[in-house]
Amino acid sequence: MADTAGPTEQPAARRRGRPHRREASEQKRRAIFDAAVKVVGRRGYAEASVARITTQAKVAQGTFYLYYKSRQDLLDQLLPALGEEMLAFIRERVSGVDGLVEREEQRLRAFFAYIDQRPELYRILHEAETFAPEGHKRHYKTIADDYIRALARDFRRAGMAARSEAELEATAYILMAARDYLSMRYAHWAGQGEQLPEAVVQTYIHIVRGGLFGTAG
Amino acid sequence: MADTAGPTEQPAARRRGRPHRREASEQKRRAIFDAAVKVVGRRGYAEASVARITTQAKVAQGTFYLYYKSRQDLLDQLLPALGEEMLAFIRERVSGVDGLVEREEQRLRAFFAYIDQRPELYRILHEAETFAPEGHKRHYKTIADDYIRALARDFRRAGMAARSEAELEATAYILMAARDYLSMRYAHWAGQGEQLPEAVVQTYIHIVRGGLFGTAG
Amino acid sequence: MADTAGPTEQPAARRRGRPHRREASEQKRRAIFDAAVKVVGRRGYAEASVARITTQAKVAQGTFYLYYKSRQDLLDQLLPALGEEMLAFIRERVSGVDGLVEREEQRLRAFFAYIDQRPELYRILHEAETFAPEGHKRHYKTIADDYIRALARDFRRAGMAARSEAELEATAYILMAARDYLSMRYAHWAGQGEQLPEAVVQTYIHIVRGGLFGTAG
Amino acid sequence: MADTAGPTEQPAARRRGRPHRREASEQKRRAIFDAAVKVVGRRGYAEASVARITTQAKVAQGTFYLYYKSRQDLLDQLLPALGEEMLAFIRERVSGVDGLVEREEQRLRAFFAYIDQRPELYRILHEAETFAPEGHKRHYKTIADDYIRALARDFRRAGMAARSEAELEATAYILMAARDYLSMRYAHWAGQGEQLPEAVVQTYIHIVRGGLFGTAG
DNA sequence: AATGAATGAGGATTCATTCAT
DNA sequence: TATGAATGAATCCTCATTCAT
Repeated sequence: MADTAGPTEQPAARRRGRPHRREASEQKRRAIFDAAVKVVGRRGYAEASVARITTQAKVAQGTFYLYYKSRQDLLDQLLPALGEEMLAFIRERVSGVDGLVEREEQRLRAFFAYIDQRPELYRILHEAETFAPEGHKRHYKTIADDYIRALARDFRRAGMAARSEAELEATAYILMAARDYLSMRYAHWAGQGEQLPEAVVQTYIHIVRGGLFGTAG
Repeated sequence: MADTAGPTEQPAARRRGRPHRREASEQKRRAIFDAAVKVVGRRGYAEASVARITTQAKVAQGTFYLYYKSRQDLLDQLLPALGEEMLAFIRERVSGVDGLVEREEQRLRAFFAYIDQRPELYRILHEAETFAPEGHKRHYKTIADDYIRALARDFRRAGMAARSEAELEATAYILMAARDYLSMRYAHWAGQGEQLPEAVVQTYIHIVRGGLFGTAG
Repeated sequence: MADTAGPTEQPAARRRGRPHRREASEQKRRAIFDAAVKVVGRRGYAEASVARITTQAKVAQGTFYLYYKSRQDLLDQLLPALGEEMLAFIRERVSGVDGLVEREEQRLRAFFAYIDQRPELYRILHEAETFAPEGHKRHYKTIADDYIRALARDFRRAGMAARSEAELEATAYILMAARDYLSMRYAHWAGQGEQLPEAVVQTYIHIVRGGLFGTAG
Repeated sequence: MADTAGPTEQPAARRRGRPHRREASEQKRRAIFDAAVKVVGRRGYAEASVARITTQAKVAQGTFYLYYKSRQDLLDQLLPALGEEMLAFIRERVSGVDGLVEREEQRLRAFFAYIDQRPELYRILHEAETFAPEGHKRHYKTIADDYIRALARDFRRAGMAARSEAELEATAYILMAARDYLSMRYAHWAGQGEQLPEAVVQTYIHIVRGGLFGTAG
């Protein structure tokens, strides 16, 4: 999924034969980007030196600067790109699911599924606050805005009392927080490939249902 | 408060006159530690070089290694120490409060109050995951354990059905998550001295009450 | 003046329409050369990278090496070309002036006039000693030779005792020196557009005519 | 001479045995400085990399930054130090010489003598305009001021008409120029150890005394 | 115990030049 | 002829750590 939607994607045309100049260039940019994702995912931003990234990408150090203005420039693009990929992934998995709580449950499961296949995201997401603060803030504001709109619509559809913008925002941050910390505890610490315990999902749903929509079951 | 409880504390005895050898040594260790808190709080772990810390502490660079095995060694002690301080602060504020929800509300308020007076904590807390991962994990496990015990007791006292260990743990992480993200949004981003909006507290309570203990209202 | 005499000059023929192969090529060479003059004049030799020169000239980096063997190759041509332009400019202004001292005065004024309209020359002239030493030496030897011939002729015409070659040469260097340092002090340091103070010209003439302690004048 | 007066000087005390910390430190600073003089003198500022300077000084690269804030910082100190050394040298040689013209002659000879024993000065003096422009300007302003005072006094003593400040300044720059260009032609180009031709000195004196076309002499 | 000088590896970035297109 | 992507060496500077004093 990510491989066809993300920045790793191969251009549909010319997948065989010598690529044109333009395409070859784009491939190299992507090679560097992907190398950075790998390096940051494995070692963290702090150890993602240009030397390491270019070695991983199998290009010369100087080549890096043909595609990115500076190390920071590339680092700043990591979260936006992966974040967008993740959002698209979740959106797709949630679309078509009916019911407020069910949708929220699906969001959590999709988040874990995404992290499972793109384990690099965890580090990028968490370290971005330190190493790419602007992008980090923007990322969360974007997701929060999405969430606020979705929640408002969900409440309306369910015929429930409207919440103020402030309440919706706080709710959005709490939900983002919950899935983030749960991913820390049950994905990151647990190690890759580890299953998300069903009891955790149930607890999450329980709180969402009881807290958000009143009648806990 | 923190100043009397934290590692900055002066020993009651011998506050005047030439301190004993042992005390003088302890003072120096603390001077370095406090300097590190200041530097990391202001500039982040990444820029907390030994040179900067020792300059701030007004000791020679070499002195650092008489008290800490390495830079990492000191960095690893930052979160445990501040975390303990914070926990003690919150515990004190919550003790004596009656009612489940009221205690939880008080926990949130105390957390914000602590961050407001010790703004360094935010950075240390967040960056520790990157720069002192062991300490970070231990920190959260400790708090989670505290939380699990407190929740179990609270549920028992309220005569509610017992939750499994797994459920309690997930709940604990969600609550820690919530206050963390709320502090990011409403303290860190808002700027120091900014008030925590009342609507945010109400939203938090609402979720806690409705979700955690069943009868939202 | 310089624009019609210098290397920037457009060929009289074919100023319109598609230029011949040969001319187009020559134009490109000149574009690169002029770009180099601009870049070196503004930023100095040290910052005159091939990238900057070609950007300024609006050609690709690789194109540079079709016209110049190396960066140094072009740099070496800067002073000879500008120097020739300058000499022609001064020669024209001095021609027709009668009188030894008057001619020398005119030379100084012409030098300042030239620098005023081609401010790049100052930098190129001064930095060439470091960055294009061969060209620099040749430049001064050429001017000195010119000077020696002119002085010999002037002395002869004035019916004065002949000077030895060695004396004439030393004299030439002193005169070149004087106008160079005066341009440093009263043009370069003073800023562009600044007038050459009349007292300076008078001092120069005074010395030329009667020496430091002479009473000529 | 320079070796006992310049920054290369050994402290009088403790020339034997293990030096004190303070002295050892000062020695190292000097070693780096002297290495820089050598490197810049031989290869020019542009090639005076920190690596080359520290290699020459036989210290590690990092050591450089214990003594100088940056490469530029050291480079900026080169001319002031050598310039001061040179001035002292000339002053000493001229002191005690009677007669206006005789003093001026002595100044020229001393300049050549200094350059002969400190050939590095030539490059440092000339390239400083490009690589340490502030120091270069200051250097010439200082010398010019010295010169202006000396000339005013000389004129006064000789009972000659006073010159305006502007005239004195222009004169000073012309004299500095003359000796500079003569050193270029008859020391730098000629190669080290080459004798200053007597005819050149005579020409200089001739011009000083009676101007170009005067009959003084 | 305390100092601070010394080290050298490792960091990001720029550059002249080459060469396949 | 013209392009511009690619290279990798060289640049300055910072740093954690060691160790003689």
